[in-house]
Amino acid sequence: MTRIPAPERRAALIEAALRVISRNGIAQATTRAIVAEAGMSLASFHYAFDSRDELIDELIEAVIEHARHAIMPDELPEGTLVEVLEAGIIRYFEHLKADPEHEQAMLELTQYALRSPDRHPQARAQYARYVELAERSLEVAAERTGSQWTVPIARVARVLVAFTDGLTLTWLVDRDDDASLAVANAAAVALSRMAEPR
Amino acid sequence: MTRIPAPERRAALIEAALRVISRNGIAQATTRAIVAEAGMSLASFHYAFDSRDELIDELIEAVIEHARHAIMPDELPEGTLVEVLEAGIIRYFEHLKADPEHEQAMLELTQYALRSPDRHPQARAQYARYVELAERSLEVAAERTGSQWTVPIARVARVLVAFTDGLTLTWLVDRDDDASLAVANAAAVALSRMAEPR
DNA sequence: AAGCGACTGGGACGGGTGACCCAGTTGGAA
DNA sequence: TTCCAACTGGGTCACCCGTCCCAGTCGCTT
Repeated sequence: MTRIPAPERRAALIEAALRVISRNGIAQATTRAIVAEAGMSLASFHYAFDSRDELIDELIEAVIEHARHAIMPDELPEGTLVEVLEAGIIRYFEHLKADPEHEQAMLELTQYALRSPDRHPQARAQYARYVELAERSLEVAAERTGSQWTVPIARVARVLVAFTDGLTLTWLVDRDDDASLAVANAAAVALSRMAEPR
Repeated sequence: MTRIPAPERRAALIEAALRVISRNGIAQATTRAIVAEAGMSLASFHYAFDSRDELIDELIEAVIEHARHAIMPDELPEGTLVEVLEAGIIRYFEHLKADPEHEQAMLELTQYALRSPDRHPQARAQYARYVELAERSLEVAAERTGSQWTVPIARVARVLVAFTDGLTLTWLVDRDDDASLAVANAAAVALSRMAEPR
């Protein structure tokens, strides 16, 4: 095995851990499985990290950092607010379909964090980040369609996150594309009611 | 320890397992933890069940069987369709707040089932049950408010399940009651758009 | 070119897991 | 009242887990 400085190894291990969790679930993300995925020995793991817990902590921080691509596209389609919102949600849905295991991993990570008091703040931070991204997209959507939000945008964003979460969870279970498109449309309709023409 | 026939023991163990999962998460639901919760010995466990897997299987079946109380109340408030829908979702939300750990356990069970091909059908069945319950409530709501669904009711129900799931997941993370009420309202508005006066 | 510190591999440890076994005990049918 | 099958307790198994240790090796700096 070639020699790799510890910081790079940490990054490589975090990536490997994420791959393992995506493929097999967090329960299977043992130090041995992670190390095998990264092609390292156990000693390298404990040289880079004090403990598995520390790896998981950093993993969550990392996924918060480069969280899912903004829920809305950069280049927005033309149209009414509802249409733009729906297009944005559908774009997220396409992203979900392209890599379902990743979103499933995110969900598991959240549930995992929720189970220990020490990590609960991390779950909150993860969702705060989602809301922040949603907020930014909603701002753009309103601006482009000549609308303005009549409800605090943070609140609108929080609702959007709830809707996309529900879309994700239910789709992961039944993989019903049509139903999810209906959810996307209904969500867009609901959100558009929180804005008015400017 | 008093003697208990195997079928009763199975039931007692399933209940104990659900309590353990609610309290500590599915990862902590080891045979020993379950047995301790039920006040039994390990031998009694393996007398009643062939394996831990079998217990989990039956546990999921059991929760599907007596799934969460209908999402909507039996006695509906007076009002428009939107109001009735919103009241129903809020009722579910109250139920969630009263026993968050139970809903968290349900979520974990779903995620768990999703991770093994053998159990995926169980997750589907769980959600099919949710949709069925939602459907029944939506029927009543439309009838009482003199409305009729313009979209197949199964589809409306599926959207409702997605919305309540999103509400649940996000609330479990940030425990923001006001935000969840906003979600409930937005969901009710969106759903009401799928019906017309009769 | 020498030497030191960063890094590696392999093996080992204690602890927890699911499963199992078997010698006992007890309730209820005969 | 007898006795057998249903049930129990406790001990044990092999396995996997996270962690640790230590003897070796490689690359940088001087």
